[in-house]
Amino acid sequence: MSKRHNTTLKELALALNLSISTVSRALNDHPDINEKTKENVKKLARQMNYSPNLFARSFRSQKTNIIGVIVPNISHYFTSTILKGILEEAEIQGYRVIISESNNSEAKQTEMLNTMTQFGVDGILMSLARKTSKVDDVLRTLSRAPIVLFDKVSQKIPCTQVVINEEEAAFNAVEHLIELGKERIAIIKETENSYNSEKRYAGYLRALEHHGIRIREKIILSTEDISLIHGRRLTNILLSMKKRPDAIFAITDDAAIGAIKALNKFKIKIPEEIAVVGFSNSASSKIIQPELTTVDQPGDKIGRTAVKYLIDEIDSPSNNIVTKTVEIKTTLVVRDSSLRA
Amino acid sequence: MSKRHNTTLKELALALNLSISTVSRALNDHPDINEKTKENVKKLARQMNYSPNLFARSFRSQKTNIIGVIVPNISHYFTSTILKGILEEAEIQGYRVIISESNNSEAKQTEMLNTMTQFGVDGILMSLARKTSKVDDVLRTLSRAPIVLFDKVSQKIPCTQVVINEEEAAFNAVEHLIELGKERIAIIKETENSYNSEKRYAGYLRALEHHGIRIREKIILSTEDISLIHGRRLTNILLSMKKRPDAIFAITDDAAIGAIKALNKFKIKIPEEIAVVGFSNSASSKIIQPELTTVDQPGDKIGRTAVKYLIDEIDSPSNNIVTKTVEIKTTLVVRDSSLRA
DNA sequence: AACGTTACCGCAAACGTTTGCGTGTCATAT
DNA sequence: ATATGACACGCAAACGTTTGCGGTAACGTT
Repeated sequence: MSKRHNTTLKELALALNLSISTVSRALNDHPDINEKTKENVKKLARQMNYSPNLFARSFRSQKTNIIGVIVPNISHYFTSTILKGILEEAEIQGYRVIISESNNSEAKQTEMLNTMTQFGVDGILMSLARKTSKVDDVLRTLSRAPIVLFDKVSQKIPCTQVVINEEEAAFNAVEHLIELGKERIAIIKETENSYNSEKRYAGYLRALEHHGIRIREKIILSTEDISLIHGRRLTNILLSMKKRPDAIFAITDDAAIGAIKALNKFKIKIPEEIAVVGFSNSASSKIIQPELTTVDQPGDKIGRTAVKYLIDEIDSPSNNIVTKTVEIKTTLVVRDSSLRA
Repeated sequence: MSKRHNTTLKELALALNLSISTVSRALNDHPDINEKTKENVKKLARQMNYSPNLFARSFRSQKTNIIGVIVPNISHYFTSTILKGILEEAEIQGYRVIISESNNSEAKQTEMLNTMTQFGVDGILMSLARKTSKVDDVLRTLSRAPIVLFDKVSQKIPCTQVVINEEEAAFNAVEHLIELGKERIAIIKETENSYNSEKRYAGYLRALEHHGIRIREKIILSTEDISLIHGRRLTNILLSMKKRPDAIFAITDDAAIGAIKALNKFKIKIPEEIAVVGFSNSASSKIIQPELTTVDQPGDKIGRTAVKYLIDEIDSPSNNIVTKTVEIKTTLVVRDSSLRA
């Protein structure tokens, strides 16, 4: 078995005593070709294990059937579920996927964008690096290939954006706490004005207002890095207050778990004294004791719909590109950290 | 700005009044070309924002600079850290990465293999689907492109395999328990004879023997699906025994966490009554209470070395392919679940 | 003056595929 | 008999790049 040889159209043509073009058309079911001939060609193609040289093909057709994906961090659980969805849907639609990480670096991100367009991907799926400010890089590539944003998006970029119903999800989460009888509900959010944080905060405010609960600035806490450590840190601050909150809504599972760890340390009863709700339904939310109530974000669905919209763009490029937001529904998963006793 | 136009060598040649070949050579620093000419060409190339059509290039050179990666499940944390390493190293070496999931289905796996070779990847990185029996599919593709296996490997496939020092890692983990004074150490492993499970079990046995501890068949438990649920289930079985073990070595963090959950439920003191050690240093191992002692597997390093070996194969294909195992060192991360009081 | 060498550069082929256009054959209609 | 059309197929160009080979001019050597 020779190490490296693919049968070509030429070889098939030679063997069948036909022209290359006829063989090509036969394999592509072109109406000009006789049925009998098609059969013969296809049969021999199978026998000789023919498969078209995809590079020659995309070289000619200027279509690669590859979509590029750029995410901040592939190891983030939620991200990886989105990737799962992307891979599945892309395969169904006959596309291959090349993935790269921006590591939350804007420079890396634009570098990846350039690499991808240079490579000739048909379209790009992207979740923005934190603090993406210079969107002009993105805009430039937008003129060369369609882009669909997901999760970490920016309204400054005129393209379709697939996100979850952040505001509503947060509203539901907070409302759930209110229905539990809580009325002094703290929130742990990001200082940076990220799309996600903003929306969730808005949902928090709307829920309080809707239920006529006073908004207390003191228990609205922000942190640069919304992680377990800072969740714990901010919770300790909350615990040091004269009047403690009776619930904590953390904008992120990590922060929520940090909160629980802090509460556990002081043997504060969850949810009786302080209830906790997170956001993401990460794997860890089922590990922590008590298990965490959280918002489930259907990552695979996000990935799939993002792919669908992108391929739509690829197939029929709309010259009037415009910001279009697609929202995926989330559901609140109620667990022990906010369960009615 | 036109939606889709890349400057070509021809355009550069036309503008410079040179031949296409000269322009090509100038850009590739061919010695035949005058320095001054090179400068001019490169300058204009920058100005006109030239970038070579990679498809034309790989179409001609029969080299794609793409490596394909097949993993069972991209959302598995350990896997994603390996992918991280793969992406980093590949980028450094100027390769692009296309990723696909086998979902632990052997059929899907061979399908992906075919797609990849058809696509013309320069090499394949792969972690085998569970219960991969018909390795002849893999062998067939092995004749078309180099393969390097990692994590889930099989000695039946003659290629280089990048794994961790499974046996030694398990030995160290169990020895750690022994040094803690434990001597009735249970193990939770897989029923299936996977490479990983076998090796870890061997390390367990060797540690016991080395310290003159009797091997008790009763506390050697196996399960088909080594998950949290079954870790909990098997731990309940251990707890129902007349003479309980004083430590549990779970071959997987998930199972170990299941064990801890079971122990917590019965308020059994960890590690005083029963210590627990897991395997993987997953994110969850720091979430569970008490935090889990576990074996840290440096995923990124595994990914990087796998890429290095693969590119070696690509650059200088060895016709005498042979099984070669590369072991990456692990370290034991000691946490509360096995801390000396 | 004849020749060899060197430095630069262009011609043209090749990679495998798709596709517009042309061509031949045959049957049917006029 | 000629015109018309349908049918089936081949020719050749094109996509952008790389590269072996050949060519030309200039210069140095004998």
